[in-house]
Amino acid sequence: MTITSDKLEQIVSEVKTIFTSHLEKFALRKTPERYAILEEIYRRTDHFDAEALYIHMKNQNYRVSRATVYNTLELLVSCDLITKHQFGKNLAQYEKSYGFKQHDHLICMDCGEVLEFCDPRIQQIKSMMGEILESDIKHHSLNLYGRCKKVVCDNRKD
Amino acid sequence: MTITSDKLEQIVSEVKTIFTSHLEKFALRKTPERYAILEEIYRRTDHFDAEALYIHMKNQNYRVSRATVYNTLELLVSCDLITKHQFGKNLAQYEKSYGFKQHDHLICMDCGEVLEFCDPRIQQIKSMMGEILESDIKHHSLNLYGRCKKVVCDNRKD
DNA sequence: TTGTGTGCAAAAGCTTTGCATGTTG
DNA sequence: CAACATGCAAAGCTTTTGCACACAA
Repeated sequence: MTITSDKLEQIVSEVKTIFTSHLEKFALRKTPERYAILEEIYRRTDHFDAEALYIHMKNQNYRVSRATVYNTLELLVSCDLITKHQFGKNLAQYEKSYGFKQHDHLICMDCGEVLEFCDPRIQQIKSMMGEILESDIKHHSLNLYGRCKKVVCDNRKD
Repeated sequence: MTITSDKLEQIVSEVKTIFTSHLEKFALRKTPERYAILEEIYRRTDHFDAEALYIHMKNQNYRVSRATVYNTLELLVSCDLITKHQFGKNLAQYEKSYGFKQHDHLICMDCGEVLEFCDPRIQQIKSMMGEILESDIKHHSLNLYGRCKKVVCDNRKD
């Protein structure tokens, strides 16, 4: 998921535009906090939780409250600029979603590391189940839980 | 997921045996609370959360504590007699797993209803990703989120 | 008898809410 | 200037923990 600096600037610019459209469409206010949070997410973090984002902004001496962080995260989820995950624990994790390929997750049960992968079959399952169950499927979450043998657990955390 | 009464008795009997083996294997105590919780789960509930199970047992005047409920749920997960889910909310949901076909879930974003479905492709994805990422995949969770058009939302809850 | 498991209540951790204040439109 | 968004702290909910007691082995 590494991208060049130019590409990043372009993405940041694009998400801001998309966010602005969304705010305007629903007559919501364009506050500096909302843009700061969006930018922070797109510039720095990969998978993160609300508290980590809050702490991180505080550390940069940005004056923001947890309430605003939570509100804005929900807002960003609702306009598809970020996605929300629950990797088995009682803690919501978020991830930017614009400009990055759709993917699923493999979570290591030993070290908690999260790997991303893509498989086209999941799209087939989605559209097929949508038809069969006469349901309009908006999104999905596929998590595989395992113990990684080599690659990941070199970075064991516990 | 409807089964006959005879079949249920057989399953209850089998899970008890499996549970006993597990307890003995790890030198854990065969307490009446543990068996009561296991039986309660297999006889009555489908998807449920810890609090609902606790309340339900209390209502039957069974003396049990939340701590024991949580401990036992974890124990039952560890011996694969139940599975734990998080359907997007900050609340763990559980489900019996022995004697019932492996399946995934479609959650209605409107009414919260949970439908079960099976698709063999998910097994293929699991084993393929396991090989590629050199990871030993123990379990998975695939949730589709959508708005059901006909069937389910006749029972709309909100 | 020994120590694991339980009940109870308190604590912890994440998220939401209420209210006064600030700021966008 | 009116309404919405924010900051702060308190409250809410689910889950975990500490401690004394009970009971399985």
